[in-house]
Amino acid sequence: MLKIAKLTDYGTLVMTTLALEPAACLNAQELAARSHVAAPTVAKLLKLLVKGGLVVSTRGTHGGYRLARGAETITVADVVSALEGPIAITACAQHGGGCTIEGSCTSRSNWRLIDEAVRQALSAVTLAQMAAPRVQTARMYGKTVPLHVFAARE
Amino acid sequence: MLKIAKLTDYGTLVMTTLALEPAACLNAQELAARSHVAAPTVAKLLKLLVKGGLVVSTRGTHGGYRLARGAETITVADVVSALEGPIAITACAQHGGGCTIEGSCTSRSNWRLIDEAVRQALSAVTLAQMAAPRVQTARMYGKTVPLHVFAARE
DNA sequence: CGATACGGGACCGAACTGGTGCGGATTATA
DNA sequence: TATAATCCGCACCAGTTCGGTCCCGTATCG
Repeated sequence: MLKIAKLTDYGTLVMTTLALEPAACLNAQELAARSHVAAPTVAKLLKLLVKGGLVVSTRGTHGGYRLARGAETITVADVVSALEGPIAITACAQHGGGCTIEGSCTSRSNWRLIDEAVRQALSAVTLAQMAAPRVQTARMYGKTVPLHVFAARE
Repeated sequence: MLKIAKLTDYGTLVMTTLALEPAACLNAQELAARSHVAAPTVAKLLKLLVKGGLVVSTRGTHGGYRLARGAETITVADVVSALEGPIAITACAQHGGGCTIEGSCTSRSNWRLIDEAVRQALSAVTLAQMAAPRVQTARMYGKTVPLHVFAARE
Protein backbone atom coordinates (compact mmCIF):
# COMPACT_ATOMS: atom_id res chain seq x y z
CA MET A 1 0.00 0.00 0.00
CA LEU A 2 0.90 3.62 0.31
CA LYS A 3 1.06 3.53 -3.42
CA ILE A 4 0.50 6.19 -6.00
CA ALA A 5 -2.58 5.96 -8.16
CA LYS A 6 -2.36 3.78 -11.24
CA LEU A 7 -3.14 6.80 -13.37
CA THR A 8 -0.11 8.54 -11.97
CA ASP A 9 1.96 5.55 -12.90
CA TYR A 10 0.65 5.74 -16.43
CA GLY A 11 1.28 9.46 -16.36
CA THR A 12 4.97 9.06 -15.77
CA LEU A 13 5.03 6.51 -18.55
CA VAL A 14 3.50 9.01 -20.94
CA MET A 15 5.83 11.72 -19.75
CA THR A 16 8.91 9.63 -20.30
CA THR A 17 7.62 8.75 -23.74
CA LEU A 18 7.34 12.44 -24.38
CA ALA A 19 10.78 13.03 -22.97
CA LEU A 20 12.31 10.67 -25.50
CA GLU A 21 11.32 13.00 -28.33
CA PRO A 22 11.56 16.57 -27.04
CA ALA A 23 11.44 18.19 -30.45
CA ALA A 24 8.41 16.41 -31.87
CA CYS A 25 4.78 17.28 -31.32
CA LEU A 26 3.07 13.97 -30.63
CA ASN A 27 -0.69 13.62 -30.54
CA ALA A 28 -2.59 11.62 -27.97
CA GLN A 29 -3.05 8.61 -30.19
CA GLU A 30 0.61 8.37 -31.04
CA LEU A 31 1.55 8.67 -27.38
CA ALA A 32 -0.90 5.94 -26.50
CA ALA A 33 0.68 3.62 -29.03
CA ARG A 34 4.20 4.32 -27.84
CA SER A 35 3.49 4.16 -24.13
CA HIS A 36 1.17 1.15 -24.40
CA VAL A 37 -1.50 2.88 -22.39
CA ALA A 38 -5.13 2.97 -23.52
CA ALA A 39 -5.83 5.97 -25.72
CA PRO A 40 -8.71 7.53 -23.76
CA THR A 41 -6.67 7.28 -20.61
CA VAL A 42 -3.74 9.00 -22.24
CA ALA A 43 -5.99 11.81 -23.40
CA LYS A 44 -7.29 12.27 -19.91
CA LEU A 45 -3.82 12.31 -18.44
CA LEU A 46 -2.56 14.84 -20.96
CA LYS A 47 -5.30 17.25 -20.06
CA LEU A 48 -4.24 17.14 -16.46
CA LEU A 49 -0.59 17.46 -17.35
CA VAL A 50 -1.32 20.51 -19.50
CA LYS A 51 -3.29 22.00 -16.64
CA GLY A 52 -0.32 21.38 -14.38
CA GLY A 53 1.96 23.20 -16.77
CA LEU A 54 4.18 20.21 -17.46
CA VAL A 55 3.32 19.84 -21.13
CA VAL A 56 2.12 22.30 -23.72
CA SER A 57 -0.48 21.48 -26.32
CA THR A 58 -0.96 22.54 -29.90
CA ARG A 59 -4.41 22.39 -31.38
CA GLY A 60 -5.40 21.88 -34.94
CA THR A 61 -4.73 19.36 -37.63
CA HIS A 62 -1.13 18.59 -36.78
CA GLY A 63 -1.46 19.41 -33.14
CA GLY A 64 -0.17 17.39 -30.26
CA TYR A 65 1.82 17.63 -27.08
CA ARG A 66 5.37 18.27 -26.02
CA LEU A 67 7.14 18.89 -22.74
CA ALA A 68 6.91 22.40 -21.38
CA ARG A 69 10.44 22.27 -20.02
CA GLY A 70 13.53 20.16 -20.38
CA ALA A 71 13.24 16.62 -19.12
CA GLU A 72 16.04 17.28 -16.65
CA THR A 73 14.02 19.99 -14.95
CA ILE A 74 10.85 17.95 -14.47
CA THR A 75 10.81 15.68 -11.46
CA VAL A 76 8.61 12.78 -10.51
CA ALA A 77 7.24 14.97 -7.75
CA ASP A 78 6.04 17.40 -10.41
CA VAL A 79 4.16 14.68 -12.22
CA VAL A 80 2.61 13.32 -9.05
CA SER A 81 1.55 16.78 -7.95
CA ALA A 82 -0.01 17.52 -11.31
CA LEU A 83 -2.03 14.31 -11.31
CA GLU A 84 -2.87 13.84 -7.66
CA GLY A 85 -2.67 17.28 -6.19
CA PRO A 86 -0.24 18.49 -3.56
CA ILE A 87 1.83 15.76 -1.97
CA ALA A 88 0.80 15.30 1.63
CA ILE A 89 1.10 12.01 3.46
CA THR A 90 -1.24 13.06 6.21
CA ALA A 91 -4.58 14.71 5.69
CA CYS A 92 -3.91 17.42 8.24
CA ALA A 93 -0.81 18.79 6.56
CA GLN A 94 -2.84 20.72 4.04
CA HIS A 95 -5.67 23.20 4.67
CA GLY A 96 -4.72 24.41 8.13
CA GLY A 97 -8.23 23.92 9.39
CA GLY A 98 -9.58 24.05 12.87
CA CYS A 99 -9.17 21.11 15.22
CA THR A 100 -6.36 22.48 17.31
CA ILE A 101 -6.21 19.68 19.82
CA GLU A 102 -2.67 20.40 20.85
CA GLY A 103 -2.73 17.88 23.65
CA SER A 104 -3.34 14.79 21.61
CA CYS A 105 -1.68 16.27 18.58
CA THR A 106 1.94 16.27 19.61
CA SER A 107 2.89 13.83 16.90
CA ARG A 108 1.47 15.91 14.11
CA SER A 109 4.47 18.11 13.67
CA ASN A 110 6.60 15.04 13.12
CA TRP A 111 4.45 14.00 10.24
CA ARG A 112 5.44 17.12 8.43
CA LEU A 113 9.04 16.07 8.61
CA ILE A 114 8.21 12.72 7.11
CA ASP A 115 6.15 14.51 4.52
CA GLU A 116 9.10 16.59 3.56
CA ALA A 117 11.35 13.57 3.31
CA VAL A 118 8.97 11.80 0.97
CA ARG A 119 8.63 14.89 -1.15
CA GLN A 120 12.38 15.13 -1.46
CA ALA A 121 12.60 11.50 -2.47
CA LEU A 122 10.19 12.15 -5.30
CA SER A 123 11.90 15.37 -6.27
CA ALA A 124 15.26 13.69 -6.52
CA VAL A 125 14.42 11.83 -9.70
CA THR A 126 13.95 13.66 -12.97
CA LEU A 127 12.14 12.61 -16.09
CA ALA A 128 15.44 12.40 -17.89
CA GLN A 129 16.59 9.81 -15.40
CA MET A 130 13.36 7.89 -15.66
CA ALA A 131 13.63 7.81 -19.42
CA ALA A 132 17.18 6.51 -19.35
CA PRO A 133 17.13 2.87 -20.34
CA ARG A 134 18.49 0.41 -17.87
CA VAL A 135 19.79 -2.98 -18.66
CA GLN A 136 17.51 -4.89 -16.39
CA THR A 137 14.52 -7.09 -16.87
CA ALA A 138 11.92 -4.94 -15.27
CA ARG A 139 8.76 -6.70 -14.33
CA MET A 140 5.46 -4.99 -14.42
CA TYR A 141 2.31 -5.53 -12.47
CA GLY A 142 1.32 -8.74 -10.80
CA LYS A 143 -1.93 -10.57 -10.90
CA THR A 144 -3.87 -7.85 -9.15
CA VAL A 145 -3.44 -5.42 -12.00
CA PRO A 146 -4.99 -5.53 -15.45
CA LEU A 147 -2.32 -6.77 -17.78
CA HIS A 148 -4.36 -6.36 -20.92
CA VAL A 149 -3.50 -2.71 -20.98
CA PHE A 150 0.07 -3.56 -21.80
CA ALA A 151 -0.09 -7.00 -23.27
CA ALA A 152 -1.19 -7.49 -26.85
CA ARG A 153 -1.53 -4.02 -28.18
CA GLU A 154 -0.35 -4.42 -31.76
CA MET B 1 -2.78 13.08 -2.30
CA LEU B 2 -0.28 10.25 -2.03
CA LYS B 3 -1.47 10.11 1.51
CA ILE B 4 -1.59 7.26 3.96
CA ALA B 5 -4.99 5.90 4.91
CA LYS B 6 -6.80 7.69 7.67
CA LEU B 7 -6.83 4.47 9.66
CA THR B 8 -3.06 4.42 9.56
CA ASP B 9 -3.01 7.94 10.86
CA TYR B 10 -5.22 6.88 13.73
CA GLY B 11 -3.01 3.88 14.20
CA THR B 12 0.07 5.96 14.88
CA LEU B 13 -1.96 8.02 17.28
CA VAL B 14 -2.93 4.93 19.22
CA MET B 15 0.62 3.65 19.13
CA THR B 16 2.04 6.87 20.50
CA THR B 17 -0.58 6.78 23.21
CA LEU B 18 0.61 3.32 24.04
CA ALA B 19 4.21 4.47 23.94
CA LEU B 20 3.56 7.05 26.61
CA GLU B 21 2.85 4.32 29.14
CA PRO B 22 5.08 1.36 28.34
CA ALA B 23 4.52 -0.39 31.64
CA ALA B 24 0.73 -0.28 31.77
CA CYS B 25 -1.69 -2.64 30.12
CA LEU B 26 -4.34 -0.42 28.59
CA ASN B 27 -7.57 -1.81 27.22
CA ALA B 28 -9.17 -0.69 23.99
CA GLN B 29 -11.66 1.60 25.64
CA GLU B 30 -9.04 3.40 27.63
CA LEU B 31 -6.89 3.82 24.56
CA ALA B 32 -9.85 5.24 22.67
CA ALA B 33 -10.44 7.81 25.37
CA ARG B 34 -6.81 8.86 25.49
CA SER B 35 -6.21 8.97 21.77
CA HIS B 36 -9.55 10.59 20.96
CA VAL B 37 -10.31 8.00 18.34
CA ALA B 38 -13.66 6.19 18.17
CA ALA B 39 -13.64 3.02 20.26
CA PRO B 40 -14.64 0.49 17.57
CA THR B 41 -12.00 1.89 15.30
CA VAL B 42 -9.37 1.55 17.98
CA ALA B 43 -10.37 -2.04 18.55
CA LYS B 44 -10.03 -2.77 14.86
CA LEU B 45 -6.65 -1.12 14.70
CA LEU B 46 -5.34 -3.00 17.69
CA LYS B 47 -6.25 -6.32 16.14
CA LEU B 48 -4.16 -5.46 13.13
CA LEU B 49 -1.31 -4.18 15.23
CA VAL B 50 -1.26 -7.38 17.25
CA LYS B 51 -1.26 -9.36 14.04
CA GLY B 52 1.66 -7.31 12.87
CA GLY B 53 3.56 -8.08 16.05
CA LEU B 54 3.84 -4.48 17.17
CA VAL B 55 1.73 -4.81 20.29
CA VAL B 56 0.97 -7.74 22.54
CA SER B 57 -2.42 -8.38 24.07
CA THR B 58 -3.55 -9.82 27.35
CA ARG B 59 -6.96 -11.34 27.59
CA GLY B 60 -9.17 -11.63 30.58
CA THR B 61 -10.66 -9.30 33.10
CA HIS B 62 -7.77 -6.92 33.41
CA GLY B 63 -6.46 -7.50 29.94
CA GLY B 64 -5.33 -4.91 27.49
CA TYR B 65 -2.52 -3.97 25.17
CA ARG B 66 1.07 -2.85 25.42
CA LEU B 67 3.93 -2.36 23.01
CA ALA B 68 5.75 -5.50 21.96
CA ARG B 69 9.08 -3.68 21.86
CA GLY B 70 10.56 -0.45 23.08
CA ALA B 71 9.15 2.68 21.48
CA GLU B 72 12.61 3.54 20.15
CA THR B 73 12.72 0.34 18.11
CA ILE B 74 9.35 0.76 16.42
CA THR B 75 9.32 3.00 13.38
CA VAL B 76 6.53 4.67 11.51
CA ALA B 77 7.31 2.32 8.63
CA ASP B 78 6.49 -0.59 10.93
CA VAL B 79 3.10 0.84 11.75
CA VAL B 80 2.30 1.62 8.15
CA SER B 81 3.34 -1.85 7.06
CA ALA B 82 1.24 -3.48 9.74
CA LEU B 83 -1.87 -1.55 8.80
CA GLU B 84 -1.54 -1.19 5.04
CA GLY B 85 0.68 -4.06 4.05
CA PRO B 86 4.10 -3.80 2.47
CA ILE B 87 5.11 -0.32 1.45
CA ALA B 88 5.26 -0.06 -2.31
CA ILE B 89 4.68 3.15 -4.19
CA THR B 90 4.14 1.40 -7.47
CA ALA B 91 1.91 -1.58 -8.01
CA CYS B 92 4.51 -3.48 -9.97
CA ALA B 93 7.11 -3.51 -7.22
CA GLN B 94 5.41 -6.35 -5.41
CA HIS B 95 4.29 -9.72 -6.79
CA GLY B 96 6.80 -10.13 -9.59
CA GLY B 97 4.13 -11.10 -12.06
CA GLY B 98 4.31 -11.52 -15.77
CA CYS B 99 4.13 -8.52 -18.04
CA THR B 100 7.78 -8.32 -18.96
CA ILE B 101 7.54 -5.53 -21.47
CA GLU B 102 11.16 -4.57 -21.15
CA GLY B 103 10.97 -2.12 -24.00
CA SER B 104 8.37 0.21 -22.54
CA CYS B 105 9.36 -0.60 -19.04
CA THR B 106 12.71 1.08 -18.72
CA SER B 107 11.48 3.44 -16.05
CA ARG B 108 10.29 0.70 -13.76
CA SER B 109 13.60 0.03 -12.15
CA ASN B 110 13.83 3.67 -11.17
CA TRP B 111 10.61 3.43 -9.26
CA ARG B 112 12.21 0.93 -6.97
CA LEU B 113 14.81 3.50 -6.02
CA ILE B 114 12.10 5.98 -5.16
CA ASP B 115 10.32 3.26 -3.28
CA GLU B 116 13.38 2.63 -1.20
CA ALA B 117 13.81 6.31 -0.47
CA VAL B 118 10.26 6.63 0.78
CA ARG B 119 10.64 3.57 2.91
CA GLN B 120 13.75 4.99 4.49
CA ALA B 121 11.97 8.24 5.20
CA LEU B 122 9.30 6.36 7.10
CA SER B 123 11.83 4.18 8.85
CA ALA B 124 13.78 7.15 10.08
CA VAL B 125 11.18 8.19 12.62
CA THR B 126 10.51 6.10 15.70
CA LEU B 127 7.47 5.96 17.90
CA ALA B 128 9.50 7.49 20.68
CA GLN B 129 10.15 10.51 18.53
CA MET B 130 6.52 10.74 17.51
CA ALA B 131 5.44 10.64 21.11
CA ALA B 132 7.84 13.35 22.16
CA PRO B 133 5.85 16.51 22.79
CA ARG B 134 6.75 19.51 20.73
CA VAL B 135 6.10 23.08 21.66
CA GLN B 136 4.13 23.91 18.59
CA THR B 137 0.50 24.49 17.85
CA ALA B 138 -0.14 21.50 15.65
CA ARG B 139 -3.21 21.76 13.55
CA MET B 140 -5.23 18.76 12.66
CA TYR B 141 -7.42 18.02 9.71
CA GLY B 142 -9.08 20.58 7.51
CA LYS B 143 -12.64 20.76 6.42
CA THR B 144 -12.49 17.61 4.33
CA VAL B 145 -12.04 15.39 7.33
CA PRO B 146 -14.56 14.51 10.02
CA LEU B 147 -13.67 16.61 13.02
CA HIS B 148 -16.23 15.02 15.31
CA VAL B 149 -13.89 12.16 15.88
CA PHE B 150 -11.56 14.41 17.77
CA ALA B 151 -13.70 17.30 18.84
CA ALA B 152 -16.06 16.95 21.77
CA ARG B 153 -15.26 13.56 23.10
CA GLU B 154 -15.41 14.44 26.77
C1' DC C 1 -19.49 -19.69 37.41
C1' DG C 2 -19.81 -14.99 35.78
C1' DA C 3 -17.94 -10.66 34.41
C1' DT C 4 -14.50 -8.56 31.61
C1' DA C 5 -11.95 -8.02 27.54
C1' DC C 6 -9.63 -9.68 23.35
C1' DG C 7 -10.24 -12.17 18.46
C1' DG C 8 -12.07 -12.96 14.07
C1' DG C 9 -15.19 -12.38 11.22
C1' DA C 10 -19.24 -10.34 8.41
C1' DC C 11 -21.41 -6.36 6.95
C1' DC C 12 -22.80 -1.72 5.05
C1' DG C 13 -22.83 2.87 3.10
C1' DA C 14 -20.00 6.40 1.13
C1' DA C 15 -16.33 7.92 -1.47
C1' DC C 16 -12.91 7.38 -4.73
C1' DT C 17 -10.73 5.37 -8.98
C1' DG C 18 -10.23 3.92 -13.48
C1' DG C 19 -12.24 4.20 -17.68
C1' DT C 20 -15.63 5.89 -21.47
C1' DG C 21 -18.26 9.10 -24.28
C1' DC C 22 -19.90 13.24 -26.30
C1' DG C 23 -20.43 17.98 -27.96
C1' DG C 24 -17.69 22.16 -28.71
C1' DA C 25 -13.55 24.95 -29.90
C1' DT C 26 -9.33 25.51 -32.62
C1' DT C 27 -6.19 25.08 -36.45
C1' DA C 28 -4.04 23.40 -40.92
C1' DT C 29 -4.93 22.15 -45.51
C1' DA C 30 -7.27 21.79 -49.88
C1' DT D 1 -14.37 28.82 -47.38
C1' DA D 2 -15.09 24.01 -46.29
C1' DT D 3 -13.34 20.00 -44.23
C1' DA D 4 -10.75 17.13 -41.42
C1' DA D 5 -7.79 16.55 -37.56
C1' DT D 6 -7.02 17.45 -32.90
C1' DC D 7 -7.38 19.24 -28.37
C1' DC D 8 -10.80 20.67 -24.42
C1' DG D 9 -14.14 20.35 -20.91
C1' DC D 10 -17.30 18.28 -19.13
C1' DA D 11 -20.67 14.41 -17.53
C1' DC D 12 -21.25 9.67 -16.71
C1' DC D 13 -20.78 4.78 -15.05
C1' DA D 14 -19.16 0.45 -12.80
C1' DG D 15 -16.02 -1.55 -9.66
C1' DT D 16 -13.33 -1.27 -5.73
C1' DT D 17 -11.72 0.44 -1.59
C1' DC D 18 -12.27 2.77 2.89
C1' DG D 19 -14.05 4.04 7.15
C1' DG D 20 -16.87 2.45 10.50
C1' DT D 21 -20.15 -0.78 13.11
C1' DC D 22 -21.81 -5.02 14.96
C1' DC D 23 -21.94 -9.75 16.54
C1' DC D 24 -20.46 -13.94 18.52
C1' DG D 25 -16.74 -16.94 20.12
C1' DT D 26 -12.82 -17.45 23.36
C1' DA D 27 -9.75 -16.62 27.11
C1' DT D 28 -8.75 -14.95 31.80
C1' DC D 29 -9.49 -13.32 36.51
C1' DG D 30 -12.09 -13.19 40.76
